Formats: sequence, C-alpha cells, structure tokens
Amino acid sequence: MRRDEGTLHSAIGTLSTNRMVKRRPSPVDSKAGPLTDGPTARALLAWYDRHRRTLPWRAKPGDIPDPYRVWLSEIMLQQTTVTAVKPYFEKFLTLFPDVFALAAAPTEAVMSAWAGLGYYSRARNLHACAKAIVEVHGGIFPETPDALRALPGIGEYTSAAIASIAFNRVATVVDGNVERVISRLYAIEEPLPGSKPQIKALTTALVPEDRPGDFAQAMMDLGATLCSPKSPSCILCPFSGSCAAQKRGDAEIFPRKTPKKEGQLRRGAAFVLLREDGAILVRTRPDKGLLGGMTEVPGTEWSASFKAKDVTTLAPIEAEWTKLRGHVRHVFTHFPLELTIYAARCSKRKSAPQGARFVSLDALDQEALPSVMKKAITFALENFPQ
DNA sequence: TAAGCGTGGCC
DNA sequence: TGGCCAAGCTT
Repeated sequence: MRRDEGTLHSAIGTLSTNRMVKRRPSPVDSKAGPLTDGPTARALLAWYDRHRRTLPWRAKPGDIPDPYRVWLSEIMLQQTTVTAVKPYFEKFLTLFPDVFALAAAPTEAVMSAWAGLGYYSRARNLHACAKAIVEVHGGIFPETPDALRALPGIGEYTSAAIASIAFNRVATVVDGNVERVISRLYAIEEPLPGSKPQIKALTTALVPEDRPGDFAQAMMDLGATLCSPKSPSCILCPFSGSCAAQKRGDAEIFPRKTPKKEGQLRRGAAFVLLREDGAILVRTRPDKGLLGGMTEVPGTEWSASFKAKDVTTLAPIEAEWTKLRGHVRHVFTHFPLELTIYAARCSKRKSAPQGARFVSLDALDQEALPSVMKKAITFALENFPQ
C-alpha cells in the first residue's frame, strides 16, 4: 500500500510540473519501487490522441460536445455494448432530435423505440429526465455532477461522465472499464465491489485538470480495446512499465470479483392467439418490475414451481389451445426462463378480453416488444399447428 | 447492502 | 455451449 501511495505521488508530481520527460524505468528503478514512474494522465492522453475511437456520439477533436448526445449515449451504454447501442442511438436521434422532442414524445413511442435494448426502466427514466430538463432547466443540461445526479436515471457514474465529457468538468468517472484498468495498474487484490472506494480514490488522483473529459474517455477506450477482460494487449499499452499487473504478467486475473449466486430456473406458459385476419393478442405489462411497461403475449406467472399441466384454464380466452413441442428459453440477468408455448386460432369476429388487444403482425414492430416476447411469438408462428 | 433489472456477442 | 461480459441505477 505504501508503494501505491509513492507511485501515486510521483504521478501527481509529473502532472503538476508539466514535464514531457520520457523515463524508461531501469531495472534498479523497478526494484526500488518509489523511484519507478507511476501511471500518468499524460501518457494516457498521448495514446488517446493517436488511438481514440470514432463514435457517433463523440465530438471530433476540437469540436464542442453536444450534451444531449452525450447524455443519451451514456444512458444507453449503461451495462450495454457499443455495438448494441449504435443503431438505437441513431434511431433516437432521428425520432427525437433534441431534448425538447424527446420530452414531448408519448411514453409508448419512447418505450417501443427502446424495445430490444433491455433494462427498460432506463427508457422510462430517460423520458422523465428529458421532461425534467425541459420543465425545470429550460431545456439546458446542468453542468455539475451534483445537479446532474439529481435527475432520473443519472447516478454516480453517469453524472460524472456527462459533467466531464460534455462540459470538461473535473470529475471522477469510474465505470467497469476504469475499474479493470485501475485494478490492474495497482494489482488490487481486494475483490469488487469492495474495492470500489479504493479504485475511486486512485482514479481521482490521476484526473488531469486540463483535460478531464478526454481522460475519462481515454480510460474507457483503453479498457474497451487494449486493457480488455481477456488477453489484454499489455505490449501496446501506454501504461506498460507502470502497471503492477503487467509487471507480474497476470493482468487478466484482475479485477478480482466476488462470485454472484446464480438465479434459479423459472418456468411459465405463454399463449399466442392468432386471429384469422393475421393479428395476435397482446397486453401491456405493469409499469414497474420486470419488463415494466412493455408489450407481452398473455401468459402465466413465471416461477420455479410452475408445472405445465392444466394451464389452458389460465388462457386469455377459451379456444383449442395446442401445446407446442419444445420450449422458449431465455436468460435474464438474475434468472433463466423456460416458457411453454400454447397456440390457438380464433375468428375475425373475436374481440379482445379486458386488458388485452389485438395487434396485426405487420404492426408488431411498432410495439414495445422485449426480446423474450419476440422469441415466443416467432417460435409460435414457426410451429403453429396445421 | 444487496437484490432486481435485459440483451446479444464472444470464446 | 454456457458462462462471462458490457460506458449502472434504483430501491
């Protein structure tokens, strides 16, 4: 620990003196510890200036960032990969070009545009946040972490990210990438999430006053490219030589994590009712909880004790329900799900029961349909009886 | 504090 | 193929 502190202080010293000295640690240095250069923001920023990723929401060098784009991307990127976010980001910019358009949009439009991206409370909070920015802040994003933190869907990470990236404010941005990079730089043995306070303190000490936004993005770019979870490219890393894990040669074991207990399998049934004019029966889930506010086909509760026996008594209408062979499997973050699918047809004159509605298959893409429901409907249509 | 909350890609 | 993982927030 004393060694870490020494390394940190030398990093701060290098920053404050604004030196561009390239000091390759000698064998003597690396044994001496405190004499070895620690990681510096300068080294990282030099790398970033050459290797930064081009992303749809990222301002080009010299350009002023658009807070709306920064905010929208940060919400979408929560626990979500860049690849998954890109098409949704473009779609949202087209449908809702600015915070005023988003605030004025119907909730259903926001939810259906978000469908497939997951963690649907993000969409609800996104909409609430847009309204708050328009109604409370006159459509202007607040610039400080504290003010941002007060908005729906914006927590510790996102408030710091927006403040630093959109407004170049000094803030400590710690996401999964930063946790990995810092854990390796200092070979932190304590597992996450217990190591979070230490990681935040070490990160804070590295943030440069002149380019906090670039520093945050550089740390995340580094974590997403070179300092990857598996087989990191230490040889190319700007921190090579000042990274404790790289010196040990076992960077990939960091960050250590406390194992999570796995969720128990839940089962349930779903009913796909196809009307003869090509519409299926759907309903809207309650606003809160799993898949809150999203569209679903009618079904049973999902539970560990579910038995696929006599479940047609739970069907939305009386019909000739056929139990389809096989199951639809889906894995949520906290439990796996196995759905038994029942299928039936009904006449064009059939009206939807209370709380449900018919939607033509052609209009299904305008629904807020989560992936598990797309799976269930696709499975039913592909295996429909007769 | 810990649990709840999605999804798709990767090896 | 299945476990791991991705720019976390809310309660």
